[in-house]
Amino acid sequence: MVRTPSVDKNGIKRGAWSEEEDNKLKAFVERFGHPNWRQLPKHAGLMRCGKSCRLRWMNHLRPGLKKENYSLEEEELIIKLHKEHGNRWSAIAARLPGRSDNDVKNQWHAHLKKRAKTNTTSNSPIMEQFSEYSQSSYSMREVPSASLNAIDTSATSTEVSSTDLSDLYSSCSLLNEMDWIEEDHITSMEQLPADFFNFCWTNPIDNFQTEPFDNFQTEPLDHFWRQPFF
DNA sequence: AAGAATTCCAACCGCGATGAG
DNA sequence: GCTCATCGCGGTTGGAATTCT
Repeated sequence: MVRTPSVDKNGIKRGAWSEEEDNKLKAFVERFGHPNWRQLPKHAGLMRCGKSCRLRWMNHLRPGLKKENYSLEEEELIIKLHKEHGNRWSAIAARLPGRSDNDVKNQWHAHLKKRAKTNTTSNSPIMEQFSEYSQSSYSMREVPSASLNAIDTSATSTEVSSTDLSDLYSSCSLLNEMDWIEEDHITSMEQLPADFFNFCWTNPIDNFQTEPFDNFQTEPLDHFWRQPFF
């Protein structure tokens, strides 16, 4: 999933970054900062253009970046912010601690665009209820993706397959208390008890990392950056 | 099993904004 | 005000991994 490394006619390396290059860049930026990306690769001993170094740092190496999959809260937030800001990915990413603009953009194109479109076509009251919950500060992490697929399915139609509903209920620890429900008789999301949704949302949100990314100190080294590279 | 199609992440490209001289 | 260098953003592409036929 990465571009094949190559060297162009000017001796500038392109394509995927090696671990050694990552280590060089990371060590250098952590020590000296990055007041001049264009000069940085020369000083750091990297055969890359400054732009490439900046991108690598911003999207993969800087402290605080999250590597794990997006949570539902994050996905819902992206959808919400995209409605407000459009394709202003840097503005959206600024509201998502630990995520880069490129990452958010990829997530949007890969997963969220379709879902957002589907959601906007929904007139289902139960989806409105979900939308309302999504604005709140509660977590839906307890609801696995299979369940959410069921909800997605219901966005354009209130009909839900029995398989989806089965997933929905079997995934929920509340199931044992819901044995009075005859699954076979449920054909619509509308028939799901409010208690079920309440349960899904009553788990407090996980703590996002809120520290600034650049929480490390770097000394001003203007004189260093003005030095010509030999 | 194998080739085709699709997915999706990392990286590149081009352009506008900004600031220094 | 003009030019040039640099940065940062958003759109696009390359290609390995995965899924489908």
